[in-house]
Amino acid sequence: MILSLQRQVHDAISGTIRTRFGVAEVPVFAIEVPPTRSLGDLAVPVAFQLARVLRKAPGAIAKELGEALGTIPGIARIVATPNGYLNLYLDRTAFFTARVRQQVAPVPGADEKTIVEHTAINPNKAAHIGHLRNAALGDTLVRALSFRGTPVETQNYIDDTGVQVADVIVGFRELERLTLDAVRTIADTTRFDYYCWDLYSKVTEWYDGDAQRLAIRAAVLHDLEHGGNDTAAMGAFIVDRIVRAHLKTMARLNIGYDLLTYEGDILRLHFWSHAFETLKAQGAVFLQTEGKLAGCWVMRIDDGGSPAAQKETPSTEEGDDPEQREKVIVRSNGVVTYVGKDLANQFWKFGLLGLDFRYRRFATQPNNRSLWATTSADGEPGAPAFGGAKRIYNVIDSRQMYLQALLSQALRTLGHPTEAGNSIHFSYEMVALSHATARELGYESEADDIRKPFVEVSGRKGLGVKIDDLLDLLTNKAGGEVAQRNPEFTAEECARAGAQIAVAAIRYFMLKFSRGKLIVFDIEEALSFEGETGPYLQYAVVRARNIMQKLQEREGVSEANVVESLDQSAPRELTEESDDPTHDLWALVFEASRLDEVVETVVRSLEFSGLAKYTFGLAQTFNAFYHRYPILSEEDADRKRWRAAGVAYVRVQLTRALDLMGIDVPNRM
RNA sequence: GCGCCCGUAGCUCAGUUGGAUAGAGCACCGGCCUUCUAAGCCGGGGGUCGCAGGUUCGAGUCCUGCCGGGCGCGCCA
Repeated sequence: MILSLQRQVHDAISGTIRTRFGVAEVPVFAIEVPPTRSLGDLAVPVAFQLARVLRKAPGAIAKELGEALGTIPGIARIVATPNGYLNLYLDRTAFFTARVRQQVAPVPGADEKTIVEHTAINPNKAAHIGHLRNAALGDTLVRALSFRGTPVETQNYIDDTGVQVADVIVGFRELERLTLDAVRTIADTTRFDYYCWDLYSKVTEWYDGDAQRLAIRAAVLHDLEHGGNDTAAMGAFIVDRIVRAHLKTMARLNIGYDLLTYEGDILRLHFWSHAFETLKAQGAVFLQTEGKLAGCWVMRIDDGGSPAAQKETPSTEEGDDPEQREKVIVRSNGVVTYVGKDLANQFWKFGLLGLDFRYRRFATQPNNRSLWATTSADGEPGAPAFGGAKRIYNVIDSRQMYLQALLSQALRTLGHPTEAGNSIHFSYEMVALSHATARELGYESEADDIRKPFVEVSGRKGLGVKIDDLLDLLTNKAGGEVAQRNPEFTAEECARAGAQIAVAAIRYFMLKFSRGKLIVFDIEEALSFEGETGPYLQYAVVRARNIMQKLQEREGVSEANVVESLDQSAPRELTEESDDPTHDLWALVFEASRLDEVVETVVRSLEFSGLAKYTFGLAQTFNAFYHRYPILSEEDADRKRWRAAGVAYVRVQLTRALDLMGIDVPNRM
């Protein structure tokens, strides 16, 4: 790991700048990694910044600074370049042995409790690839935070009282004329989430047939919110079964949670009414008495993302209509909107509400991690202290930006500027379908769609790639490949490896794009196992592990033996450079050591494509090394030892990086 | 109309708080399996970084203005 060294170097240099150059306020400067190892291992461009202050050429400053620095522990050589860089060369042997022996203490990250809310799929149908991007990003954030020592709590919000659930209830009641018992039978005998997927789109069509039918939905919604009736009972059943289906799908992808937060509990435990009182008392919301929002409790919206302007002609009206800068929080019929419930939830997450949920054990997840759910009935003992976080990430696509901004604004209005700043919308662009894939799903693009570069996923239309279908497809394909390459494998072994490869393919695919990029999902592309894909990464680890295994089998040398046998005499394998030093042992191990620094960067930027690309690059470097330098057949015992130690380290680091992305590595593939 | 996002090789995309010769995958062309798994490696062609200004020692990256595309702006969630 390299982070601690970078900080050490930074401190040494800024100290020298202060004492030797008399610069009281040292500008912030980075400790970079130069593009190639022949330019050094670390680079400091601080002389460029100092040039302005000191009125001297960067090259001269770098030279002077380099000479003034003296020795820094772990740094073998400091070279000032004529253009102004300060390039540092590490003590390779010391660095290498410390890493390989895992003797480097991790640099602790922020240790404030952090909540990540992700997934939050409407519990009325099967999960599709749009949901997948959310869960993959959220889960990777959780893993990255844990990696750097931040205590994280993962929450999955369940909207059990919304229109989407109501629609499926309407479907069972009005279209299929079924009672709860009959629905229960369907749930026990079919893939219930798939069944509801189809039913939901049928209901949507049914509404289109007659606008009067929306009144039925409204009645169902009302019953759902108030509870204690048959509708609510059917709703609770559907929600429970669908949530369990989602959890199963996510478990296939190594995604788990700590707490399911039910929207119904927010209402039943009066979180909302409590938050409402506070909002009223602080003047954050008020009762509108005039205009079209008369009778609603509304919140004033800071300008910026104005929700205003429907299609009415702007020219006929005067510029600013204050009435249009208000967001309805409680409707004139007294029913709270989604925003209100979300506000109450956000207050609770920060421990600012003054109320708490009750909790029940919901399930035990595959890794033995227990999953809790909120409840408004009697709670069970043994629940951890949920909520009360210092920092909150809400993983939601960019379409909800406006509403997420409202949360921060409300916190600020209520006098919680710190929490407002730590209320982070982890925003990303949506997943759409390529025309080819939409066609494959049997969707005939309409005239309007054809002009667009993609087709939007739509749960209401039933248009989308279900996660389980995609995983099945990938698993079968990968399992077949495994069988072909490993004829001695049992069917079970092939299936197991196939499943692991499928997860790698799909999770890597979801991470490799930066979050601001709309993903046009193409099934053909996602099904690839070659080039920049998850399986490529796994393959590199399998190769590394294979070498270590063969070393053990053939020569009785264990990984521990290799690591112990390294001595401090400068090994030629590390110090000599070949014609192409980018693929030498030193470059490989140095690159592998950068994982902790990369994790810091991606957590700061929430740009997990950076983690994906780093891991891919490391695998590429390893593969090149693998082809270039033999290990088992290497005759020079010293070279062999150091190479083997390097391979062992790269295997560990690659495995860690893959684990951060939720990817397991098969024994063979 | 206002706000946010995107525009980099034929295609899909990276490009780390502004830094060293703009990278990768796919596709295409040519090599490499008697030696640690070819889901691999090596080599090759391919670029006015949407356009125009500006800031800077230095701009794909920051600022302004345009052009093109996407999304959001409801008493839905």
